[in-house]
Amino acid sequence: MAFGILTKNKQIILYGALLALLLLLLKWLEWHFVIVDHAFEVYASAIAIIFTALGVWLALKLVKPKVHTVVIEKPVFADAAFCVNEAELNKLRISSRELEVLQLMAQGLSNQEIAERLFVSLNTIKTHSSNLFIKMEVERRTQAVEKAKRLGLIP
Amino acid sequence: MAFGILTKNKQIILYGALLALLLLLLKWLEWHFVIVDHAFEVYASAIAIIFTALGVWLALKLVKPKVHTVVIEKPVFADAAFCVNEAELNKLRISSRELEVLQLMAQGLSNQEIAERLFVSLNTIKTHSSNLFIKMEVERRTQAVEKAKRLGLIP
DNA sequence: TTTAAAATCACCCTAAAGTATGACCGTTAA
DNA sequence: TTAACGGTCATACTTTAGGGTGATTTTAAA
Repeated sequence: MAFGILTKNKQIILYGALLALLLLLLKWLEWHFVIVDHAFEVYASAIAIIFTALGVWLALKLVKPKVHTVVIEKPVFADAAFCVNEAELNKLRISSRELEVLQLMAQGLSNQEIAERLFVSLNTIKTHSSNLFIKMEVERRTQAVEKAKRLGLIP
Repeated sequence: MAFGILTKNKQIILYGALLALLLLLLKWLEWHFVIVDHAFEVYASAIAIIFTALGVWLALKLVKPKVHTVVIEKPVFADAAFCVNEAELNKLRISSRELEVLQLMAQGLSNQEIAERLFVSLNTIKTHSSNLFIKMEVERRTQAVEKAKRLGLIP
């Protein structure tokens, strides 16, 4: 808890410490130059320089950089920026392997070809596709592909 | 010419004048508080405050405004109104009835459903789809649909 | 560590898809 | 008129897809 406060107000504490250091420096200058001729002028100059620097630093630090927003209307073709509809995928509880099969289905591959492509047996692909159809509430692969494209599951 | 120099160094002259004014103010403060207790501290504080302000002002005035240009690409949907690729249709010699079957295929309908939709027999649809596959040089309906979409035969 | 889900595979069976061939009819252009 | 084509339909057959069930293994989460 104590550390939390420390880290949270780290900047404020740091600035406070710096200010204290500055005052100490001024005091040292005061002592050092008190017996010297024109000590006052030197001291005033030191204050002026230091605080000018402080002002500059403060300004640079605190002023927000002006953000100039330029809006460029870029014609984007609807299918150019396809992004998977993750929400729908999770909603339908479609696994990554099932999605792979679905993508290959959409390319027109047969179950046998998909099996060869994924280095698994034909039966495995049949199981995947069956589960896919149940999850997507369709009866045929063509329906699955059509629905998948409509829902943004595949490009 | 003289005016040219004046206008050119206007800012520097202005700042110099302001600085002189500031020094005058300080001198006045010096005179005013010289007989007062803690005059030195008051004077130093005044210097600190004024020069801090000067520093801030200087920084704000002289530092180039950082124009952080943010480019936002606004997607403008060039919702490419689908238009049938007549050329490809003619090239592949696909008849109107075959195109109808192809469109219904793309919607995920089975041959039986297509037959019912078009009020013809299942065998007729089988013939149409077979001819379609030959003309399109594919083996399966899923391939036909994929290729048809790619060629712009169907939306 | 236990549990649940994912991934894998097999077997059996039915339904659908696809191939091949042949036939009939109407339209249309040479 | 006839050849070509599109559309229709049928039969027979092969291949692929899909449903149902059960099992094992791996992986990830509780």
